[in-house]
Amino acid sequence: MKTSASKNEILKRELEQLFGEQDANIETAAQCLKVMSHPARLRILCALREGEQTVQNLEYYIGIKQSTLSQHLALLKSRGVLVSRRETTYSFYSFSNDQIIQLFDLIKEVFCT
Amino acid sequence: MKTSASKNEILKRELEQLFGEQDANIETAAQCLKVMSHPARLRILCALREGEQTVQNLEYYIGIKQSTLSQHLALLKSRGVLVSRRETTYSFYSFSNDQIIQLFDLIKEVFCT
DNA sequence: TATTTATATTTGTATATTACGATATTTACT
DNA sequence: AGTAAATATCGTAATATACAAATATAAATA
Repeated sequence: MKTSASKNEILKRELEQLFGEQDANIETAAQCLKVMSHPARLRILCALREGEQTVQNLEYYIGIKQSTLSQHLALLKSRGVLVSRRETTYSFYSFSNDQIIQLFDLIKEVFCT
Repeated sequence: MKTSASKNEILKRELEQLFGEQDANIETAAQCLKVMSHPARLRILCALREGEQTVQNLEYYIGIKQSTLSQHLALLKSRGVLVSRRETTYSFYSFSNDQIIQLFDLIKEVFCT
């Protein structure tokens, strides 16, 4: 037995509206969330919440090896979560946009309060 | 060279406040987010946004094998994203709480608009 | 009790992620 | 040019995850 066919049809249409023609959005969201879903990377985001930081500062705060940190940062950057700028030999990383900050803030609110 | 030591100390203290004594929160958040960070699981959440659904309806909407779907649902449940109830032979899955719904809505807003 | 339906679990296998040492690159400074 | 400092990339071993077939469980009904 299934729930009423008409109701199913309605939901199915709603779902198609949501992601049927927007599969790309789902993929993007999944990739972006996945890259945020790692303890070390969440710590990076915490550390960047008040503004940009250099890699070596992040290394100091977060306490992981430089090469590992650099890979995490590259990942976050490749998925559009962070951006970076070079200043002499330093790389400064920061959030890429306000929406991501908003998302991070809500995550913090949900899990850290 | 590092940025000024005093500023570092301030940030370090802030970070300790954020997760130094709250490592568990970071872990919880990472696990919960990770479990949401999968295309099929995001589709499940889309389908459940307006209310509970049975497994077979989800299977129909999302178009994956029953055993795979059941595993995704079990994961989402184990991390506190979903809850389920049995009614005769049917299992109805739904969001576990309003905060998760709020988080999902923001995700949808950020990535689907 | 035997069968059917809905869902859950187990198992095997393929693929992806992770951390880290080693190495490369970039830029500043001598 | 040569060296040092900061960061990035590569190679690899350990671990985790995804998927689906096969099997198990739970509940309804013949």
